Amino acid sequence: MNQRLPVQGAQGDLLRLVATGKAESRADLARLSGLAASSVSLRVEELIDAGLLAEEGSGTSRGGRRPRRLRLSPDAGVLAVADLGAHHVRLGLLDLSGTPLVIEERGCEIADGPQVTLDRIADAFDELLATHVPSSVPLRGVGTGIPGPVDPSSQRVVTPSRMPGWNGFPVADHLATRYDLPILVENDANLMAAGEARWWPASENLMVVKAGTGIGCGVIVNGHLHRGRGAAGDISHVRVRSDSSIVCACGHPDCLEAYASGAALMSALQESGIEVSRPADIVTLVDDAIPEATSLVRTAGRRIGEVLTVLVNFFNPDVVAVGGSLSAAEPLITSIRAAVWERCLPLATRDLEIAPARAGRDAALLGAGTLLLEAALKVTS
Amino acid sequence: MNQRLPVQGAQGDLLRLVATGKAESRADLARLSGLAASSVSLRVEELIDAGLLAEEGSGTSRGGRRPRRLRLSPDAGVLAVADLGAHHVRLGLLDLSGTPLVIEERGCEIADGPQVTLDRIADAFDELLATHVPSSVPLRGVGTGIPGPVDPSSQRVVTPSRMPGWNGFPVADHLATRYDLPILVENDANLMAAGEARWWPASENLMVVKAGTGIGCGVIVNGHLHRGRGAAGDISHVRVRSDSSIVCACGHPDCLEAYASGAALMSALQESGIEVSRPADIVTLVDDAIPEATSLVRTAGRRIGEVLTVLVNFFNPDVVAVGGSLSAAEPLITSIRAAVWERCLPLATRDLEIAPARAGRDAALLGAGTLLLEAALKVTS
DNA sequence: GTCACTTCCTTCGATTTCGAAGATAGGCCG
DNA sequence: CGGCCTATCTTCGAAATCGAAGGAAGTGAC
Repeated sequence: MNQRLPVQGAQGDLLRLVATGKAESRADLARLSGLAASSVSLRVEELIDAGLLAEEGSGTSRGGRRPRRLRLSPDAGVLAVADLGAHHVRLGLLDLSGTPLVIEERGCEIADGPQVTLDRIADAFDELLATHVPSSVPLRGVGTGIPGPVDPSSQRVVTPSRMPGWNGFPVADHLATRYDLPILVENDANLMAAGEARWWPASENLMVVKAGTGIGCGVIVNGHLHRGRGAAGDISHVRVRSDSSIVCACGHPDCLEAYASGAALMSALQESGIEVSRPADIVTLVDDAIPEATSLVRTAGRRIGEVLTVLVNFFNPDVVAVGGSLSAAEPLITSIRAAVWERCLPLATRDLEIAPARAGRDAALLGAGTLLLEAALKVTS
Repeated sequence: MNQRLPVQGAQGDLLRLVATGKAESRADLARLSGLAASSVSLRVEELIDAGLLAEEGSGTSRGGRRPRRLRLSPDAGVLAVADLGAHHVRLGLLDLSGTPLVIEERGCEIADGPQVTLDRIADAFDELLATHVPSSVPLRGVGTGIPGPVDPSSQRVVTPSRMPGWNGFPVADHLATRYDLPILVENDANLMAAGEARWWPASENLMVVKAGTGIGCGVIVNGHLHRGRGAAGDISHVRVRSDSSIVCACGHPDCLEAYASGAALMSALQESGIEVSRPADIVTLVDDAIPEATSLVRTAGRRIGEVLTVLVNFFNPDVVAVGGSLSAAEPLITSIRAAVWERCLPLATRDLEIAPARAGRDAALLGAGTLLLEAALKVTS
């Protein structure tokens, strides 16, 4: 159906282990793949001959002969990835090991509808490819993040809010008409979680909270993105305890999003006569020690923390990583921590780490790379 | 370390597929295991020679030759399993495919401490083995459910409530001094979830709520029990929205358990002057249409449902199964459903099933069987 | 420096696994 | 009832995989 990397069976596993940085040498591969060392050597030989892997110097000794370090060949291919926001899109090219070659941000109104938006992204990809990648290096996959729910089976957008014209649109099919390659379409918070997971190699169970204009969350279970039936990870429409009562856009009263999202904080600040245009502005206000902003952020953190309390008890993750533009405001994570430590079972918080996201603002793009590689290397048989 | 079934590598996978009822013929095994049909035939031959598998008649045709049905040999072995409650223990013997040979319930005070209790269970096992199993059929594993948290790495009981003397007790190690076999020690709600999972073969993601004296919950992700760091599945100490304020035994105010558990309902009824001694009595009262009981159960269901709302949005399971002695009260599940349908995202409830547990009162014992088999067949290499 | 030891990687014969082809056994239909 | 179809299971040579042995390239102790 799609042009795939010319690998078969075990070769794909090996390539993935190298690409994701889990293995750096033949010995690593043997340990992690479960194959015999001799088989690994053979497969690696083939992959090098095929131009997908390359040997590059030697690693550090672990007490014996130094390993010969393996890398994905820079000529093996590139991935084109995008992360769509409400008013802009971040997009770029990665090599097959997920290292960014070029990343840029462009203005782009999601309200223009899927056709226009996706074509604009594809045009940008073509432009970047022409400029930054020799024509001998092939494009191996295309992926994009969407600020709304994506049905994992059909890769369509389903019942998004704030995305007029997108409901039910077959994003993957549309991209497939332009690229005969593996295509990935996924919710942006899920991509972010997948990207973040690479920075916590010792943790199998992760929650990644994205605190930006909205509130998103992605879940990694046993090292893999948990999709459920397509909606997994939603925390924005959880009911919070509150004295007042705000009706959320979803029609229900007192959703977390209506109290603690960047959008909610911005409108609260504007009511106090403080001018803000983006969630990042709130961070600036907090850094400048504007009391209204700090207090608002602290309350938002406590509310998010209270919701996380339930989920930490239930899911019992190793790590809760907090990202998104608001996460740069220090009081946010502090009050999230306080709420969780206070209320959760000691057993659940015993070794729990609540920390700022490590992957930075390109987390979603990196995550798209990881998942795309997985898709491109899936056993074709 | 332990006496294991005399199988190696792929043989174990095949045996497990037959034992769990996923495969009934060589052809099934080939499809599910990914091995070539010829390899499957060879391995099956070996397993039959070893006395672990047996051929038994033929199955129904799918349009061609009828498959020769495979079963675990009744002589292959038995598993001894127990489920410990506060004042009693259910225990029994299963064959390797998880079919009960004998199950009984005995009085047993958990407050007598681990040594006494576990020895009493082991004595009961020996008795049942002598009575119901020919001595030529070997015992292959021993497992028990505990009404409290169990650390999965050490299989110790950790910070249990209502289990004086058990904190930190190495249950598995203690049993291992008496049985040189695979030992399983697991939280009772988790066992129940594992047992229930076999009744929902089409569902990969399951939540199983146990509504009895306490409120427990087990989670199945991708067909496997999710343990997290050992505490996963706890929902009893989630804070509920409430006008009044009750302090729970855990020290926090307004835990779900303090409002909606069988224990809480019983004390509420007793305050109204209605005599109850076990959660099952509440079900009787509801069946007799006693208004106080019905109303209490309905409120409890709504509270549980409100908590599930958060978890359904987040985890997005295929099925929420409700078990435990209280689940026989019809209004409970109805009001859980109502709360979840009302508040959850349409996307999350689209194909969600909220249903009474299917596995019956022996769910935990059956779950122990499933997990024990897994442990006994784990690759030894 | 040298000797013992560790790790990494390859070589090569033994073993396992595969997969195409065939044998077996039943259903379906005129 | 007799083809024709389908699915199950087995046979057997080809191919992939393994694992023991050994060479290569280090580290660390004396």
